[in-house]
Amino acid sequence: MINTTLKKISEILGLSISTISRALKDHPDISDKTKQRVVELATTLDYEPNANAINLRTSNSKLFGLIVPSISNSFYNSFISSIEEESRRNGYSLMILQSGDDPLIEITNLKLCRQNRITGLFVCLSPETTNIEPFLKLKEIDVPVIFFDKVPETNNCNKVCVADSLSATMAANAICSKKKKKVLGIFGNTQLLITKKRLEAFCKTITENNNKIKLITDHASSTAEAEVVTLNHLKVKPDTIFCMSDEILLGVMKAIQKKGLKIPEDIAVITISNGDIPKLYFPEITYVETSGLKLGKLAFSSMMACLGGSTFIQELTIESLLVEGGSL
Amino acid sequence: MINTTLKKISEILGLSISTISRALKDHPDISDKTKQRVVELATTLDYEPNANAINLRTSNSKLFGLIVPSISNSFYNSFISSIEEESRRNGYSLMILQSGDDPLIEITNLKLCRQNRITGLFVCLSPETTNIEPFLKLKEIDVPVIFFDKVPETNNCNKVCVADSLSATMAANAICSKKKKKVLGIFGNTQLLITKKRLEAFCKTITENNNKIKLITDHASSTAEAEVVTLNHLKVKPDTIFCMSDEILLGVMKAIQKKGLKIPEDIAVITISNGDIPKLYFPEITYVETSGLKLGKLAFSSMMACLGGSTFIQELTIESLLVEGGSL
DNA sequence: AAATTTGCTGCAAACGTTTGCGAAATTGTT
DNA sequence: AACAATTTCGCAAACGTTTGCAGCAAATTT
Repeated sequence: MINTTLKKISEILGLSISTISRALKDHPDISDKTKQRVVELATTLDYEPNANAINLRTSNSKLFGLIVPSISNSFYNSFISSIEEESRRNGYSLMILQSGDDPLIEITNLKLCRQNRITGLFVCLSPETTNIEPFLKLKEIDVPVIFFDKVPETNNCNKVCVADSLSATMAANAICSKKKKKVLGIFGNTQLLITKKRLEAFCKTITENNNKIKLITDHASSTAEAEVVTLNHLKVKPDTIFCMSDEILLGVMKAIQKKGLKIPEDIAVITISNGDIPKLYFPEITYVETSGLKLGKLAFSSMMACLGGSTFIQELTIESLLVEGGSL
Repeated sequence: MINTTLKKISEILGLSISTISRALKDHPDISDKTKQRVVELATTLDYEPNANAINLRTSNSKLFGLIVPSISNSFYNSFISSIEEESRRNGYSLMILQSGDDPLIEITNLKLCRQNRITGLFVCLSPETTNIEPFLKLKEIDVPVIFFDKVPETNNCNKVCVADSLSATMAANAICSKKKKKVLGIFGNTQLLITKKRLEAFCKTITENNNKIKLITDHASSTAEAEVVTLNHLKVKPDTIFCMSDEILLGVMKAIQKKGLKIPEDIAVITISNGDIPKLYFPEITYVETSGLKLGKLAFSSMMACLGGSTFIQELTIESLLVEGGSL
């Protein structure tokens, strides 16, 4: 049994293909009687229009591409969720591709998007990607590209980001206002722009605001590493630990549990996060929120603006928000 | 600037469309010289074949659909990841749709899949879905459907599952072998087949194996609820808590942290999990692994078998595995 | 009764490919 | 030099839609 087509319906009903097509989309040219007959038969035959044929004919795929390093990540996850939802709401489909931090796969994924004639692309670059030319080429064929989170440094493209510097500053301020004396800040891969920004802003704010605070910073590229780093520094007794990301927080928390320290009595903790991980602990960890959901909404509206004809290139940022747990 | 097509290339080169088409796919009919000219121009023009046209012509979309209640879930996440990877490896694209536990959206998603003429479908039913007819209809048009995790109870369809009963039994056995006296088992939504199976197997094994164990069971449909349930039962001092899922574990752990109990001295914990969450704590939580990754591989190979012509309907199960943390 | 309007429907081209078949150009064989 | 074989290429149909245009019958107006 093969798929139902307009042709098949037209043959059964003795009408032309165009009449069927129009009837199914409630075109005023077609009489109600005919419409009813057509719709009835179409539903009993489980007719579903062939998206490929439509896209080919109308050259409007109503399809967005989304390229991301990994989908198993709480932040990207909520971002994707929100894009997915908005897309469906607006009659678009979404093709989600993960590049696993491999620039080659990233290019393959980009090709796939092009081949499917996507209407627009959301992309979060993998850390290793240096050449963004292939992405910018999409703009030449009028396909808007919205970079999110890990964005290129050049400014000839649309970007939506979390407020990296600001959120680090907010965390630093929160710490300062609590009269802490010795702060350990743990950051991720220093090659990444996001790390540079957060590191710089954090250190700057801490030292400016309160020169009595002793600041220690260290780096870890994975959860496991963050655990080790924390254990090492626990010997010099910091009273507060700042984590740059969820990944770091996970390592830190494991170390704290291992040492049997009580939060916040023995040590205070604050992090920058999407919000899922901090709520897993008791007391809940105080965090500066960088919401994937909000970022998704922002990215989507930015996309719609582009599709609506806006050629204004902008770099947007979602505001951060301090969410108080009991850890600081 | 519009997309490059075979026609455009053919006009520039003064060759026919068919020659271009053949040249690009290294057809033996075409001379090397011509091939070279064509390929060269194609790359400089950034030619990408129009997937819609190809699908329409060949009626082979090389596209899989994947419908899941939610993508922000550690288990589904790893499942999706693995399907995504396998698909890419095998030259397929993947359309990921989440239905948010809403049967209506689920049907919409199914429609979308049909409209895009997917080659095969992976689907995890939302808990509320009762009518699986629409899914089975796909088989009439030769589109294989692989149900995973939350599968229908009828047996006229392909299913891949984690070993629900077995994994609960394994957890129960692990508990029994540790000479525990009073076990609290917390389970999820009892409407779900998965809950019923795990509950039944767990209770059966515990009571059979060791009639000196006191068994308490309770239910919670969310993490927050699991926390409350745990807090209540902590008063009657169980020495072990069994969690049916990650969701439950999260609530339980929060409660344990709140009470300041030490694991495993004050209380032992064991869970059934994909493995991500149990590793977040110290000591790491002992769990019976139900791997989304493995399930993905299994589902994919099952799909490939169907596409290869196998009409043998099977219900497959991945074996479970006890992963020892320090919590039991 | 002729002319005009209105309501309904069909024709045919186009979207970008693939592919069976036939034809022309080139090469090789006697 | 005549013919066969081979290499290289083009024609045209088909996949399932959409849509501008034209056609035709019935209803309405002169």
